[in-house]
Amino acid sequence: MYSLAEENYIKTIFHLQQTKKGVVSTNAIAESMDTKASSVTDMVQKLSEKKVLSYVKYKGAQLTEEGKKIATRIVRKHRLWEVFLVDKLEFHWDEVHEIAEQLEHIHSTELIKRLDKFLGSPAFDPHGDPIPDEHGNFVKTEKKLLSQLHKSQFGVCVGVKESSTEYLQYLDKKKISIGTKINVLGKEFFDGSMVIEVGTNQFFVSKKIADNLYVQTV
Amino acid sequence: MYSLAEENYIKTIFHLQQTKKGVVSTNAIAESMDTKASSVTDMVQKLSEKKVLSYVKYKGAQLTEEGKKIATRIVRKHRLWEVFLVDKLEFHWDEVHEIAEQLEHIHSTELIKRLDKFLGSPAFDPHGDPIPDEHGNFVKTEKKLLSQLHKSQFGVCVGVKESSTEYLQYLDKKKISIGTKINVLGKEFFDGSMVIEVGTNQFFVSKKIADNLYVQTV
DNA sequence: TTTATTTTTTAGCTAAGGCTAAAAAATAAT
DNA sequence: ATTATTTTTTAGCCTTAGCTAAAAAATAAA
Repeated sequence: MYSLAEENYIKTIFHLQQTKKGVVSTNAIAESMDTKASSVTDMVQKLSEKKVLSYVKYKGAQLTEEGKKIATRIVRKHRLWEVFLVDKLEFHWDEVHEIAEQLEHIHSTELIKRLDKFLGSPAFDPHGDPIPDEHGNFVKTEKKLLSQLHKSQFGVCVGVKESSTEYLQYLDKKKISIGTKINVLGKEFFDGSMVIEVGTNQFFVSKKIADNLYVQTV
Repeated sequence: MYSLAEENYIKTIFHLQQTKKGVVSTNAIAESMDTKASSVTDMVQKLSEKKVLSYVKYKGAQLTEEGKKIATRIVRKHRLWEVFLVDKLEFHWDEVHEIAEQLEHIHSTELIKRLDKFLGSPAFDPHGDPIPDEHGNFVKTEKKLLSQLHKSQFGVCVGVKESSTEYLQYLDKKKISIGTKINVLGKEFFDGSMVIEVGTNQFFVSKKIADNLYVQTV
């Protein structure tokens, strides 16, 4: 069993090595966890002895297979709880992170098994991030611009590139926000414009609009 | 905000002063929490400074109004989560304590408000214990023998006095277990026998049977 | 290649929350 | 009313997980 602090380090390192690819630096961890580099060194050395990660002095840390397994379980719990909070308790997607941050540390495999079943074994959380299955497998997603999608692909809105009031008001009007699923029904080669589906609505978007919306794809 | 350790002390003292009535001794707390008396002294002194309880050296501790408020909130959370686990995730009543013990420390008033609504604002947990409302009010229950109930009263099974295999098998056959609600439909003065309702079943029980079943009443 | 800068580690300190052993107070027994 | 026993507290120590300040290694600049 790992302590709260240990679990948080493992989770952070896991997320950092997704993006930074490979070995994670002490400073990167410290910044991400809002703590001091010296504290990170201590913990990373401890986790290295526990075989959760491999660590080379002055070089950085990298999770072992065991470490990745632990991290994946935490991510699974976090995202399942987020689904619960949004789907069942009707929280808005942007209110759930802090609570899920606490819930992800509840220890009980049976609880998660049942929660998953209760929620209908969802594959994605309310932010469009994939939920690992009980064996730790999950679809790799990629963040792209809506304009990069092809016909009959779909993505989940995860952010905007441009954030002018006008653009955000447009998205609001079209009921597009973080977590919204967007289907590409058609794409015009000539000008890059698209016909998309949001909920039950189908409409046209210009390349300028599609160029400023980040979506997550499977 | 109180730490995990502090919350557990407050909760334990709250439960002890329900039964032991009044001031709670250092040893009683230590025994109940499976820790040492010296550790209890330290914590109780700290909580006394925080005005959560009043404490007189060598005499014992007693929660203040503030302390009781905190304890009640924890109890409310614990019992609501138990309802969730049993009603929604289909856990059996005797599997939920340990998990609820963890869930009761999640901090978010909004979460509890919504969880309560989601569960239909239950008044009792799966063990028949009353759930405090958001203001901390809850019905005082009393543990009685089934035989002490009158016609048209009801109780929730909380235990047995006699625990022979024969008796337990009888209860099993009649689908009576901890948490089962029992309505008294009629009572015979002559021999103390009763007609009771369990779920949709109605049947006769002798005084001997009613004398050995503990029920919780409002 | 030597110097400057940045990153990382080490050493030593702090607070929370536990423990043991010894001292002090309260209670029970003679 | 003393003595014996039990209960509670104090004193001092341990572990976890953080911190600061200084030292050491790695990297960048001159």
